[in-house]
Amino acid sequence: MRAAKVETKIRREQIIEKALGLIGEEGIAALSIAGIAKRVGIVPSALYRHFRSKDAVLDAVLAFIEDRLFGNITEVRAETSSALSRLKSLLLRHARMVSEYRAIPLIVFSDGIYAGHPERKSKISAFITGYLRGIEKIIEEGKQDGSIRGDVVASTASVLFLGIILPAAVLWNVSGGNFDMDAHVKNAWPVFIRSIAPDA
Amino acid sequence: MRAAKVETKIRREQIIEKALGLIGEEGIAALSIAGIAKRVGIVPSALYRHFRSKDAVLDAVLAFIEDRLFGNITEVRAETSSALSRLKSLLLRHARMVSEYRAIPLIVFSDGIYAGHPERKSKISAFITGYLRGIEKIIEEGKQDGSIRGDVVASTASVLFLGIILPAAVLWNVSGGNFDMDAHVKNAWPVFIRSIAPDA
DNA sequence: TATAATAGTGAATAGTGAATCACAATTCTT
DNA sequence: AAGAATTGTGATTCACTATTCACTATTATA
Repeated sequence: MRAAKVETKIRREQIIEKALGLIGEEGIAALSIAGIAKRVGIVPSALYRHFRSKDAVLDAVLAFIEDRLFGNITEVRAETSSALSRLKSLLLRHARMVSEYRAIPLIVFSDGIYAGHPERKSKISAFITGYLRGIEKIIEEGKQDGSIRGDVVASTASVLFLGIILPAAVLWNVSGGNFDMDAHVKNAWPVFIRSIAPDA
Repeated sequence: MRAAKVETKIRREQIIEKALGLIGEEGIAALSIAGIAKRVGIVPSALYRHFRSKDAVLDAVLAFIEDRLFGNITEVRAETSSALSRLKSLLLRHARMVSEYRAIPLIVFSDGIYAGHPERKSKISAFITGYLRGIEKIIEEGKQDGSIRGDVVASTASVLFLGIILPAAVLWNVSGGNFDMDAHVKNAWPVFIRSIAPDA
């Protein structure tokens, strides 16, 4: 049966979405044009009506992730004003994002994706460090208003902040979704707080 | 020129070593029989004298990583007796291991490796949780002797412990080795300590 | 409604990588 | 030193993947 004719704009979104799903379920190695096309419900060659190449699909996927990542920071800043509540909200969003898009940590880790693509590698590098800077900025603001200890090194603390979610993502990943990420985040948060909060 | 004849036992070690190097430098996607063989200095087909299949190579690589991981815990327990110094030593070893074998986080993260291999996936899952239990045990001992606060949840703290090294590994990875892992560990350690140490 | 533009299809092509095999060189055993 | 065992080699097969292309169906437009 012939697939319905759908405009490129929508097909592109579907392709990105399905590519993320495929990576999340079967790993980056399993990301093939045929695999994506099948999930979208079109024939492999039809995919080329919407993307010039597989690399173009990957670039679009990266852009999608970038948007999500920075979107979180923007939204969190708009949402609340205190440093600690911003960090907590960011943590929860990040946790939700990782469980929704299991593909994200896989992609970020996967050297395979940027082997032979230096631009892509530096792009990923740039948006991870950009994300970290966003966190650092929140931490600095907390130091200013006294909700975070003055001797906390923002760059170290931001990496540790990432450290709350990353190993949880690995466990969640490896256990096939059995690890309770929300519970971990809830338990880990006060522990993290203790390491950066002023003495009581 | 024909490669020298080397006994299987040694070739197997070389193959595992070179496979790790190849993954570390070019990603799991770049792991090919031809690629490994080239690094070892033999012809692709010769590799089959030493491993039945590519999957067999991967299993051996996993076993190698497992050994290293648990070896660290054993050695650390033998080395010192206090919980905190054991944890610190473990952290340093872990950091060294990750920078020596950049492949390790890539492999652990890569779903591609165990897609369609449930045994392999559960094996990885088992040795990560086993490693975490080793850390938890050290933490529990610290709680007993009072060097770690009684209200620290060992399972949460052990995941956070991993969180010191994991994001650092990502950054190191993505930056192409530019991130100073040792410095991060040195800075992060006292912050982590503060979150689990008794009140002064 | 005729025509142009858009999106989908199946077949064909070229490249790549894992695995096999018959054969050659080297090393071990006796 | 003869024969067996081990390891290395090159050619080849097989499956799979990205990509192209001529053609067809559908939708928009004039």
